[in-house]
Amino acid sequence: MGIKDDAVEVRAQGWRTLAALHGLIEAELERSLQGQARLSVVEYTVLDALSRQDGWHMRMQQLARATALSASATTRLVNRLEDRGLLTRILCADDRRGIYTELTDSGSKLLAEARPVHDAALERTLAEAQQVPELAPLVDALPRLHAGV
Amino acid sequence: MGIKDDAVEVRAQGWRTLAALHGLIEAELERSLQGQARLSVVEYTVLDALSRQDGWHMRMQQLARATALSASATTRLVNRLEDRGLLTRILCADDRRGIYTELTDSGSKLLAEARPVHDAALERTLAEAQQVPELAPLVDALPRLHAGV
DNA sequence: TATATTTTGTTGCACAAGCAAATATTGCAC
DNA sequence: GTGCAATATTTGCTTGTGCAACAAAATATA
Repeated sequence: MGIKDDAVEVRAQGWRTLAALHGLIEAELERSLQGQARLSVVEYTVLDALSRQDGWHMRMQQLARATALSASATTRLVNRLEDRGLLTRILCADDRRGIYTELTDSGSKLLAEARPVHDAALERTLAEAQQVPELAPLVDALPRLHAGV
Repeated sequence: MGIKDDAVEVRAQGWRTLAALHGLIEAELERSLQGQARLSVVEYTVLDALSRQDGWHMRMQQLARATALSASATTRLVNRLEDRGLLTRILCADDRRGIYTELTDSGSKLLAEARPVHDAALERTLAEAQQVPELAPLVDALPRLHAGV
């Protein structure tokens, strides 16, 4: 067992911690958002990403990257949200393959309701995770990543 | 916009970073493990968790927690691995509701083959993520969490 | 112009996930 | 001991996901 093997083990451990915290947060967000806004976490992510976009447009592929989802999953996700009237598809004028999505008023409104739920759940879960010894160091490190913002 | 609102935004940003890195790593692990060992990430997680367990047993619920999966998903996951002969169910003598799972020789062998694939994919993806400005700080923070181990 | 190649988004299909209900076992109250 | 709540695991059902195959539009090549 040398230095090299240690690095492998440290990475694996870091990844397990990351995955554990991610699972915990996602599960709690899912419960809260589903219960209080009828939104899944990815659905919230889409609305949030759209709202933080300058012109309020995004193309399907950008959305796929923002949600870490496959192209096909993104198509169906946008279908669901469109069926609920939360966003609309807009054909791209210059590139007719491209499809923009844009929040509707109804979508912005739902997002405005959901955001506090999301933020509260996040705060609550992080506080809870801080009580778990294996997770605490990562929880503490998170806010320092973007402290300047 | 006061200090409080900043904290909310910092948390949200931290969560987005965490989710993005998680998604990246999981996708790459999935590809590598699926391609070279016919294992999904959760399947690998189960085998790995069992191998790092003292007596090489775990109960279903422990497994569910280790994988961040529901009880039902865990049942079916264990079914799949049992059907492939990678682990066995063992009835718990003292608590007959409980069911232990234990790696078979075949399971340990596959894990031994898969582990280098997993570790290499993890190293590769972290190096890649370090090139992405938003992800780099988190990548750097990870090994420091368990530096002493 | 014609045509091959690449990019973008959608669909068919198979599979894994969660929720709720069912089943089995334990521990506790009386 | 009998009844009853709590715990552990499994099953039925519905839904969301990825992969591969596809269609349409843009771009490159000749």
